[in-house]
Amino acid sequence: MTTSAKANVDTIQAEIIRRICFLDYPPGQRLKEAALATEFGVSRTPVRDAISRIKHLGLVETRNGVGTVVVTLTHAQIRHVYEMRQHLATLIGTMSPRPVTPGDLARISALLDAAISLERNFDTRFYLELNDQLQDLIAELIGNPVLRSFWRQAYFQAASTWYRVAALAKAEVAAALVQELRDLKDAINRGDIAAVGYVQRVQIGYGYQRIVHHLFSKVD
Amino acid sequence: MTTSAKANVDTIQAEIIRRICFLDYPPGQRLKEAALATEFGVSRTPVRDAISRIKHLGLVETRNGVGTVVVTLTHAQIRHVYEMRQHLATLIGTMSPRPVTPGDLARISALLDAAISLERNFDTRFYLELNDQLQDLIAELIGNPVLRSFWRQAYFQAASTWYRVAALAKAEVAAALVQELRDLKDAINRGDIAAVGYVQRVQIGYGYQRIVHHLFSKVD
DNA sequence: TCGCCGACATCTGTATACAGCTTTGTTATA
DNA sequence: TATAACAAAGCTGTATACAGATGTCGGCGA
Repeated sequence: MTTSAKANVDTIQAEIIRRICFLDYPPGQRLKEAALATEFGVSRTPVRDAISRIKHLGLVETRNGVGTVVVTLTHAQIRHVYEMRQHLATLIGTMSPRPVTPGDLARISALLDAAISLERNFDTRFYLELNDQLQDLIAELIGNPVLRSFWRQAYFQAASTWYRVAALAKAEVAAALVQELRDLKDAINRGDIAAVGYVQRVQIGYGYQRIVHHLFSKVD
Repeated sequence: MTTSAKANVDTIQAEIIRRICFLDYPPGQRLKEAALATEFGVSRTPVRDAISRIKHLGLVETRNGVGTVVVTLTHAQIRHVYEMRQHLATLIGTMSPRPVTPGDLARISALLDAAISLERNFDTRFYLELNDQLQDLIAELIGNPVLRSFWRQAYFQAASTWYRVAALAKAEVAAALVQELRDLKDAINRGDIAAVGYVQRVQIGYGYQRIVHHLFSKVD
């Protein structure tokens, strides 16, 4: 999958983050600057820049002479991320949210329709895309740019683990997504951003329970 | 102030952030990669790396052909940062804090003594150093690494504005620091990290009021 | 067969050269 | 004198070459 057009640093960063979140680069995967540079059609410099920032987000670690590896989160770290995400969720509604527009409602409706079709015919990749779009929509509803940044960061850290569960418990996560989107559509329809936050908080809690059940309970 | 020893990227990043927070690089200041490279005794590459990450933290902006400038926060942005910091403060105690050690108490006591001496003989630079050390201590009390990271980020964004007020209202901020440290020492003495968070929340509120009073009320 | 050691391959970290963009000072013209 | 065009300097963005570090694999000896 070689991108023909020359990409800039931000594009490269976003794409690598996306691949980590979507498990195209699973934990332990080694990223090679030279290979990425070739793929994106640039030199190693902008790739290094992008990786350097991703490293600072805590998604990868680089060791000299070895390469850059996608971090494997410990159970405790995953718990910490989810704990934080729950608290951030409740702040979404309380901290100067942006007013709801008709476009928001249209987007959430489209996502709900897509999720319902997903329930009948599950596709992991499509589930990831849907969630990604939903996270983007919610982030945009956050009026405080500082909170929005933190929300995104925490999402990046949680995503890969979350999506690992999705591949294991397909029907379960599809049903949960439909329910979540129904609740969110209702909340957005009323212009009640605080309710959006509470729905998120609850769903994050469910998500963590699924992680514990499907990943942590397994014997290593 | 030329650092004789060769510095690595992390050192350079921390030093530049420090200079921005301490207003050695005030808002609008232009940072030149070449000059910094010379000063730190390295090439432009690691300096660029450091600046790239600082840029991603929102402390500076880079324009091609012009340079990297320290951002000037708008009133709204400052309010957003302080709002976020207040909420994060309350989370300090609730999210799995690390147990208090005798070393913590010794450090807070030393800071209190220093603050008391500062009240009699104010020195802006010394005030900054004291606050910086206090922020470090509090960050270390946070058990959740995600929250700790967010706490630090928000501090970096708030610091320069906060310290701009310190130069204007010396007696006022010195007295507030003494009071804050007395409360914190008391809380830490009881091992009550939740109280530490509440003290922080209150003090952040006071700090924002001082900013509004001393900076925003002025006619531009 | 197991353990140790050394050469090799490979990857990141850094330095440096060059290209592209922006600003600014200067000069010519109305 | 004012203004517009132009040239030059300076900065960041990128490419590339080299140095340093680490994993890997084969051979040797006990």
